[in-house]
Amino acid sequence: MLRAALELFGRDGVAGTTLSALRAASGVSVGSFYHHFAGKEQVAEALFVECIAMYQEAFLAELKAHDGARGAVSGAVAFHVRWCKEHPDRARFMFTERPAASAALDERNKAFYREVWSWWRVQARHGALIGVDGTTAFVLWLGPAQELCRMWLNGQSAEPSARQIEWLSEAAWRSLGADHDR
Amino acid sequence: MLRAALELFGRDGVAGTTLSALRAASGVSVGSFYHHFAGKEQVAEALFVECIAMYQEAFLAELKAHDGARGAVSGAVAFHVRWCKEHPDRARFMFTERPAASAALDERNKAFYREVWSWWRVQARHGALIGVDGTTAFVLWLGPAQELCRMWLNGQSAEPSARQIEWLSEAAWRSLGADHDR
DNA sequence: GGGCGTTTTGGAATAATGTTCTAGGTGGTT
DNA sequence: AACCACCTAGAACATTATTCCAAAACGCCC
Repeated sequence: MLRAALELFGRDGVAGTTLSALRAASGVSVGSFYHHFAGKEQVAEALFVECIAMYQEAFLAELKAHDGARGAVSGAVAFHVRWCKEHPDRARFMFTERPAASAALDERNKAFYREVWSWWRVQARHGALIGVDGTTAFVLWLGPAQELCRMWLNGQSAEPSARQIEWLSEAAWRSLGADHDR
Repeated sequence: MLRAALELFGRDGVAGTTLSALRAASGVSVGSFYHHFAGKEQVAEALFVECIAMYQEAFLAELKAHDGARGAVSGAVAFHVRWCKEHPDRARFMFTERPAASAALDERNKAFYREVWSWWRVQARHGALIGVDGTTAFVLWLGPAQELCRMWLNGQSAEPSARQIEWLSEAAWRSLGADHDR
């Protein structure tokens, strides 16, 4: 059910997929559907939380797999694109839908940002990364990769190539690393 | 009418605004509405074209206002954020909605990209900008600014500050400019 | 100003879609 | 077998988009 919903939501958007389509794709009756979910929106919300949890967990693992700031910064960029390639349905869904405000989601996001940000501050204190606010750091770090994936998933550009990922990784380090002259 | 639609579409999304809301906000009757537009979606499409035309025109003007590559690259980043601040409804609408494929839109986009890209190639041939494909250049150039604006318009971060814009402008130049050692 | 064709408006009728409700079925427990 | 909690099915209902036609407004010619 959730699997079918993911594909439909990714292709047509939450608003664009009818309940009939959902039911046809997953073979559940109206009553059954409403027994398990409060409605279409709630399915979308559950899916959203699931996707973002999956992404954030993998992101943190990637971060911890590197011990130098340079490797982590570049690695995270490559990771972001890789994750989108491996889970295109989830990525398309996450980038397209604007989730309704949800306490569970806020909680999760806050915990994620806290963890990433504390890592960042340690690196910055060591003189490996520049000291900027979290938002600026985030958009410089993953903004280009995010935009590249978005364009690809929207059909506006080709699938990101290894060479492009290299460019983006290097650029991120050039923007965020503090250990070269400036 | 289009003005009211813009605000509602920006706030609630196209799918989230009912026709009644649209009619209440603009004071037109059902028949009148369907006489002028083929439906809700078509209003969205018309709005989308209008917004993107406005943006692209202003972007090209900004580009031509600089004669050095450095000023143009940095200026465009600042311009992007400035434009979003000046037209938050339009920006929110453009960043949120996935427009249906439209020949008019494709035509316009192609012309825009052609123009920007030809400017880019001239600068690259002069040795002022790096030689990369258009997509990579675009995401490195405006990806961070775009992501920053998106976060702000989605209420996930504060309004972009002058300091943030400076950071992004500098980073864009550091990524794209070719006249410093590398 | 008065007819007359065209454009525009208004709102009832219709269609599509999301949600609720109720009657029943299923499987496990005693 | 009787009971009970959970689940399924689909008809009934509510909301919303769209169609349709009659009437009003408009522009134009005489």
